[in-house]
Amino acid sequence: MTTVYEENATVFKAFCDEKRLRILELLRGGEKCACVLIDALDIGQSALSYHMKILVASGVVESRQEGKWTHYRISEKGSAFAVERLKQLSTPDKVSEKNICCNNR
Amino acid sequence: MTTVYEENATVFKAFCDEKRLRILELLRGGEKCACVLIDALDIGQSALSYHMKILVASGVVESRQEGKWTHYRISEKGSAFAVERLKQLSTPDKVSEKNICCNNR
DNA sequence: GTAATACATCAAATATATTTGATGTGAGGT
DNA sequence: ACCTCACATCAAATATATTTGATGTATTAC
Repeated sequence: MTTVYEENATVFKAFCDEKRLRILELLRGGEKCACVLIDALDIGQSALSYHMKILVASGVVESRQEGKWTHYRISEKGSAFAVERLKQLSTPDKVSEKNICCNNR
Repeated sequence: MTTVYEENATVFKAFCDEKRLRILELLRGGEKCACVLIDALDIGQSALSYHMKILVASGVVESRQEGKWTHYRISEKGSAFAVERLKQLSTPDKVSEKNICCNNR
């Protein structure tokens, strides 16, 4: 069973690693196939595959198979979801807000 | 020298770990001091301190000293920055968009 | 002053993430 | 069928993140 914490962590793992941020930057400029990313990033084929799996799992990137090539692109739906989720996670909940500190114990 | 990739990764590290997501959830409900977080999370004092350092470094959390207590709360400014940055990082750049693939080589 | 509390920091132990090289799989070309 | 190419997956090696326990520092209470 996966917790909501794990699910959210899965989404944001896309953005907490340098290599993946570089990949995202390339994908912002349009769909790319794996071999182009490998060339652009000076990274091993196996390592790229590993990072792409994490990016796809986050929902922020989607892949498309075309013959023997795999094309990756940013998912507008997945990105929008990530942004909304980030807002939720970082917005103080005014309703339930209650400041507790050692003094109150 | 820190790269822009490292800087961005620093921001989103706040959201890619289960423990930190739990801490953020608690802080959404209002400012908390460290000892309250330790109790609520069943985590060691040293481990909490480690995670709080990462959260503060991300800018999403800010701390306030009050006597011997340290209070942590969500930074609205920092959160807004993270949201904006996430939008940037995941928005396709229509202008420079150019789909390159193996076929085009 | 001494002692206790709250937290930060360090070093070592442990856990997790990432890279590397080898091998597997599926698509296409001959 | 056989071969090659593009990528996924596995296991081992390596690097990084996290936890633990010990110690340091600043604050408060006595």
